[in-house]
Parts: sequence; structure tokens; C-alpha cells
Amino acid sequence: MTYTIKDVAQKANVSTATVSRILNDQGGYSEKTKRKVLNVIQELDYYPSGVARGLTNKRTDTIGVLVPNLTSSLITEFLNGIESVAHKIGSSVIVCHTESHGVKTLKYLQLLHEKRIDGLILASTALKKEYYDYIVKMRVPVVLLSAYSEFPVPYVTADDYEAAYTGTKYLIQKGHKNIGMISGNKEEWIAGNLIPRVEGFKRALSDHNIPFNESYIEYGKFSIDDGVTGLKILLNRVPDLTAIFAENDEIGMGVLSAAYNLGIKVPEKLSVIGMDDISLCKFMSPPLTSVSLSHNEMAEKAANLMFKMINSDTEVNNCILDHQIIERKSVRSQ
Amino acid sequence: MTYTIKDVAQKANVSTATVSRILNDQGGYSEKTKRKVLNVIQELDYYPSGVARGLTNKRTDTIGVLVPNLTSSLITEFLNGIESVAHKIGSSVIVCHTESHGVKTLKYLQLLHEKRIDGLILASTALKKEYYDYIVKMRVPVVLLSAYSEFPVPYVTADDYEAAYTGTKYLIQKGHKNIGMISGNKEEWIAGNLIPRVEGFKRALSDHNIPFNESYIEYGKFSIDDGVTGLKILLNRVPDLTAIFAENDEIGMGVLSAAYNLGIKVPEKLSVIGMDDISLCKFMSPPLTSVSLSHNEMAEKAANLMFKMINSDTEVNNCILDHQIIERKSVRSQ
DNA sequence: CTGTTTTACGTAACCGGTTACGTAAAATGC
DNA sequence: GCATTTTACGTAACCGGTTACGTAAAACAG
Repeated sequence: MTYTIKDVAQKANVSTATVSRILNDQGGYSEKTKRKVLNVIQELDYYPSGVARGLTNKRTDTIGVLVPNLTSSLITEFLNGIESVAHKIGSSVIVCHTESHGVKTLKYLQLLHEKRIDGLILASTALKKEYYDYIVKMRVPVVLLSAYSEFPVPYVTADDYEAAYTGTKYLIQKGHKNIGMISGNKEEWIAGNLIPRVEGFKRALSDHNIPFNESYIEYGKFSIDDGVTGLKILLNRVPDLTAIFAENDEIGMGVLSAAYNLGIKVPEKLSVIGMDDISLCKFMSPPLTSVSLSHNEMAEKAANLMFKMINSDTEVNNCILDHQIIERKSVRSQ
Repeated sequence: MTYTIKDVAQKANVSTATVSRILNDQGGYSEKTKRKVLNVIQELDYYPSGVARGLTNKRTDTIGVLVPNLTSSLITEFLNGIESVAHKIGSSVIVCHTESHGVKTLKYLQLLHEKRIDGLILASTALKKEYYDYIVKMRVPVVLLSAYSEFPVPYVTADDYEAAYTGTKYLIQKGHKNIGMISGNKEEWIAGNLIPRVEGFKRALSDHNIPFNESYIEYGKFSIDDGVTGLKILLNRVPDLTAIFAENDEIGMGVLSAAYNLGIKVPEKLSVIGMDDISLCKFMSPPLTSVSLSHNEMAEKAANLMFKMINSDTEVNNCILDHQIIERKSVRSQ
């Protein structure tokens, strides 16, 4: 039995309305009663129930974050950024680990709907139609983080196409001609079935007159493991590769790892570049060169956008952030 | 305006009580009305409010998880495990990033209290008295994950002392005599001011008649960065070290990274062993040998324990899990 | 065909807050 | 001094569910 506002009111000889007003700094009470009530609150060690408050206020000060993966550093760095701004604003965040699984995702959306969250962030998640349909039913501000969509949902992301183009071009300018790519899951990108990072890669090659062949790309998922198996398969298929463009840093880390175990020196024998520039990159051996997509900024921006929508109910602009090569030690000139 | 149970009741020509009974499978209604109500529910696309439900049921199906750090892989693996069992049970998890910060932690506890969470897990957090005091006020099941306490709070953890002993002994048996240790934050372990992992390290040395000197230990925090600065400082102080015992894998990764950049070959010139066996270890160059503390099991066990307490209100036993050396490539025989 | 038990509901109070509205007392104007 | 405005509250309805209790109808027993 914790105390309720009634207990406080009774003990202070006032009405619950007055207590409520004092709790919310709404004025309409004298200094004297305020002190009296505050004393009782302290004495009873009373804390108002957020649940009850949520019922009337229609605001739970809670947001949901859908992530495809909790073991990816990129994602947890996103989570970190989101949590940080949420906390500043006084909101809590519920993490939902969807594993990129459709049914699980929908179940989570339903759960969050029932919990009456104030807003929702989808991190690195392709917005399928069924998700979108559900979300409009929820009538809750949503923003996509590191994803974009043709549905009218605001997103903050990098220009994956451009960033991949830049990364590939960097490799080319270093003199590489035989460049393989290890990409994430094909099926993840239903929309338009063009994978931006893959397209950027291809375009950079063709713009520099480097012949391209589908066998230069290996598709896996997004994890480190996919980097290691990816490298093995790729090298098997086309042995004279001098550089690998990894679709993200986790894959890049996997490539580094596989290369080490295969006795292939990086960057002497093989150059590798990743994308995202997660914080682990600089601690790799060798430190992994990467295309930074300013994802720290991204997460905070997405969160701020969402809270802006929650608080003002205004439409909001999409946001595309810059990218930039962070040179470290995993690429050398050919 | 989303629909409420009243809308459903009205449209189906029954009372809200009946709808509620049907929603909760409580019996006391005919098949016919059940179908009728279910139809209306589907038609209106009604979802009951978890907030309202929480108010009467005094159960929010939400738990809180306090983590000191969201960028540590160990912690996110914990989070992963907890989220997984919570989801199975139908609970949501609110992440609270305390940054090991006392005031922030208390603020979070208060927030979780107001949110009326059903249970709480403190991951890798030393249970200070002030936290404990607050927690007893909350009257909510709590379990410590990868931490222990003298206060009567159930914990699930490894035996850090023993594990460190085992890890150090392993190094000794490989012929190392000049072993340095890089440890986490001294101040984190207020309780008894003995750091279990440090004590285990010292004890292993003395049991094997290896002279010990405080200068062999460097204290930092728990991050990769502390591993890199730690190694530099340590090597400066005592240059003839042949092995490093890292208090956790992140520090171990930092050591690997620093060694690489310093041109010190691991394991040829320097052996390093970490602790926790996070999933990144095996992808390092070289793959990092580590003392596994079965932390996957740990997280799930902690979560299960907490839910058991929530559901049955019974006392519950502490749990100390095994450890085991996972040999990889970062240690060689001297 | 009664009398009793069971079934299938409805009514209304309750969970713990917020708030629109009403009013007595205090403050202000003249 | 009285009329008017302002202040400081209290009352009660409401948010959206759950549930104890009551009861008419149905099922069953004999």
C-alpha cells in the first residue's frame, strides 16, 4: 500500500484538487497551504502514480524504440543517443527488439499501442506497408532513424547512396580496381528493391570505368559473422580482390577478423573500408577506415524531432545528414 | 479519439463488464455474445488501454533495467537477454542509462517508481545504500545482475574473485611471471573496498610465489579507452611485462588496440586475457582469450528470477554461475 | 411441474489521479 | 462604507478499465 493523493489531501486537510494543483505548480493556493501539503508529501514519502496521471493526461511520458538488433554497436549507439535526449525531456524509453521479424514487429507495435506510448522511433528498420498501416492507426508521432520511406513518415538518415559512392570512390582513388562488396540482407530493402549502398557502390565503379560483375558482391545479413563468411566466399569467387567495401562496420570488422585468421594482411594485401563509423572502428587492428554517417547526431536529431512532434503536433521536415570519410589504417594506396 | 471499452459495449449491446470478461477469458458469457463482442472489437479496431488496466490491476507489465553504460557490449548483451525473456512473458522493458552516476540513478529510480514498474534489474551496478533504501520503499522485486550486495537483495553473478584467480592462474601456467593488470574504476566498488577481480588476481600471484607490487595494477574505468591508456601507463611503469590480465574484455580490446598501434605483437611479445567473453572477443585480431562468465545465461537467469518474484512473491535464491577459460589466440606460452 | 442450482449477464464502485465549475473569503476600487 | 474583482480553495465528474455483488433466465433435479 503506497499512499495516494487522497491520503495526502486528508492528512493536510485540503482537497485532492489542491494537492494536485500544488504538485503541478498550477497556482491557486496560498504559500501556507503549499508548505503544509509539501510537508505531508515528504512525511508520507508520497509519489504520484504515473499510471493514473497517464490515464487522464493521455500522455505517458514514454516512447518506444524499435530496433532490429540489440547486439549491433550501431544500434546501441542509436539507443544511447535516444535514451539520452528522452531522459532530458523526462520520458522513458521502451526498447523493442524486433529481430527484423515481421510478426514480432507487429506484436510490438500492438504492445506499444496498448501501453499508449507518446511517440515511436523505428531505428534501421524498413517501413513495410503493414507497419505503416498499423502506425497510422496508432495516431502517434513516428520517426524513422537511419531509414527512409515512401510513406509520409519523417525520417532522419544519411544519404546511403551518396555515402557508398564516396566510400567506393575513395577506394578507387587509392588505386584499387578489384573491389568487392559485402552487403547486408537483400530482403530487408523491399522498397523499390534497390539497395542504396549497393547502388552507390555500382555507380562509383561505372563512373570510373571499372568493369562490374555481380559476383563482386556478396549478400549476407548485417553482423560481424556475415563479414567473415562474406570475405571467405568472395575471395573464393574472385581471388584477386585488393579491396573490400563493407556495407557497414560490423561487416568490416568481420572482414578484418577473417583476413587475420586467413593470414591476409590488412592493409598490405587487402584494403577494407566500412560504413557508419561506429566507435569500435578506431580500436580495431588495424583501425578501420570508415564512412562516417554522423549517427550520433542522427539519433539525437531523430529523438528531438519526435518530441517536437509530440509537443507541438506540427509537421516536421525530413533530415539528411552529411557523411565523411574517416581515414584510419585499413586502406592503403595500390 | 480511440475507442474505449464503453464504445464496444454500447455497440454490442452488452455491458462493459461483459466485454472485460471476454477480453480476459474469464468465462461467464455465452458463445454467442462472445462472438458478437469480438466482432465489434475487430470492427472498431479496439485495443484496451494498458494504462487504465494498469491502474486497477496494479501491474503495468513493465520492468525497469538500470545500466551503467549503453555502449558496453557486455551490458547490451545483458539487455538483449533481459528483453528477450521479458518479451516472452509479455512485459516491456524500460532502459535507464545511469552512467554510474548517483544522482541520475536515484532520479531514474524515482521515475520508475512513479511509472509503477513491476520489477527492476540492476545490471553491473554496485548497490549503494541510498539505492537500496529507495528500492525498499518502492516495494518492487529487484535483482542484481553481475553484481552482489550485502543488502538482502537477490543477485545472479559469477564469482569474480574465483574467475580472476582462474584467469591469472592460466597466465601463470603458461609461464608468465611479469603480469600486469588493468582494472576498472576503484570507486565503483564501495562495498568493502575490495575489488573481487583484483583480489583474485593478487591471490593467484601470491599462491604461485610471484612477487607482487601495486605498480603492476593500473586503475581506469571500464571502457576500451581505459584499456589503451592503461596499457601505455603500465608499460611505462614496468616495461618487462609479458602478459596483461584485463579486468574485462573491453579493457582487453583496448590493450589489443594499443599494442597494435605501439607495434607490440600479441601474443608474441605480449599475452592478454580478458574477462566476460563478450561476443566481440572472437573477432579481434588476434582473437581474445577470455574468462567466460556465461553472461548470456546470467541475464536470462536474472530476468527469470525477477519475474518469478513478481508472480509468486516468494523469496528467491542467489545464483552464482560458473566460469571457464575460452582459449583463443591472444595468449602464448612463455 | 415445482424447487434449486447454474449461467449469463448488468450495475456501480473503485483504481489514483486531473480539472471544470462553483463559492466563500479576501483584496481591491471608489 | 459597499460593490466588485480576485484568490483559494472544495465538489464532483471524468479518464478507461476491473470486479464484487445482485438478479433474471436457463438448466437441472426429482
